[in-house]
Amino acid sequence: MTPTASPVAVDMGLSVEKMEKVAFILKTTAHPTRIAIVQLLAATDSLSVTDISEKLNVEQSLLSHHLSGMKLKGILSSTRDGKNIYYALKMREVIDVIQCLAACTFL
Amino acid sequence: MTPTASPVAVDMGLSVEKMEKVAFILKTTAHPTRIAIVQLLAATDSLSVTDISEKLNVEQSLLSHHLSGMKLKGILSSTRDGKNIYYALKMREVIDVIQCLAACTFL
DNA sequence: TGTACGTATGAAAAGTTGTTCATACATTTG
DNA sequence: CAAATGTATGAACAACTTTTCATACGTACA
Repeated sequence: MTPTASPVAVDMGLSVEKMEKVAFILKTTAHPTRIAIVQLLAATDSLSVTDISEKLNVEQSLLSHHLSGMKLKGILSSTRDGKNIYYALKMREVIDVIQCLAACTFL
Repeated sequence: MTPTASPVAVDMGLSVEKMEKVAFILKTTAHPTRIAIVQLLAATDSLSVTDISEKLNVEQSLLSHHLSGMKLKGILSSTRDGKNIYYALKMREVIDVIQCLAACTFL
């Protein structure tokens, strides 16, 4: 009864497609720096790259890579104001996701 | 004001350590097959590897790797009964995390 | 216009994860 | 005990992700 090829197939509430999307968001968030970014922006509305870089003590270029990835995936948004670019949390649901786990006593 | 070396450091509610743990759990879950496993076990209490393999149409060895990883990280538990090994969801919080995102209208 | 500042980008290196395959181990049953 | 069944394991490889570094781009202001 060895299952052959073909990807995951289930008949549950969550479709394969939706599972892939959920996985995508989880993956996009699953990194300490990115979690810190979400936490920061959850509290502050919007911050420039320099602001974030200083608060999190993460090097500019690396941070920029994280930020643009998160933006690309719809988690953050950004707007330029002069020399600065301000990032904000767009998909606020990820706050809940993180809170949800952060609340676990065993962590 | 280029920040030098040293990892993320913040002074927010969530400690660096906790962020790492949250990231760890998110990463452990962030995969379509593993999300499917959680969904399945959320509904069924406990299932054998063969059960899961059939339902999800994932090959035995690959599934076993996923399952033992998830067990190692505390998300699942397992007990043997004869030839079979039954896996169950131990960290039930991950259900909420997934539900939380799955509920997003835009996904 | 040139210089400085803030941010992005791209390529290479490093690190991690997912997949496959072959094989081993445990338990049951003949 | 041998064979069959269910599951795990390890090594090799492929596919990603993260980090670094050098450099480019955009905006402001002298």
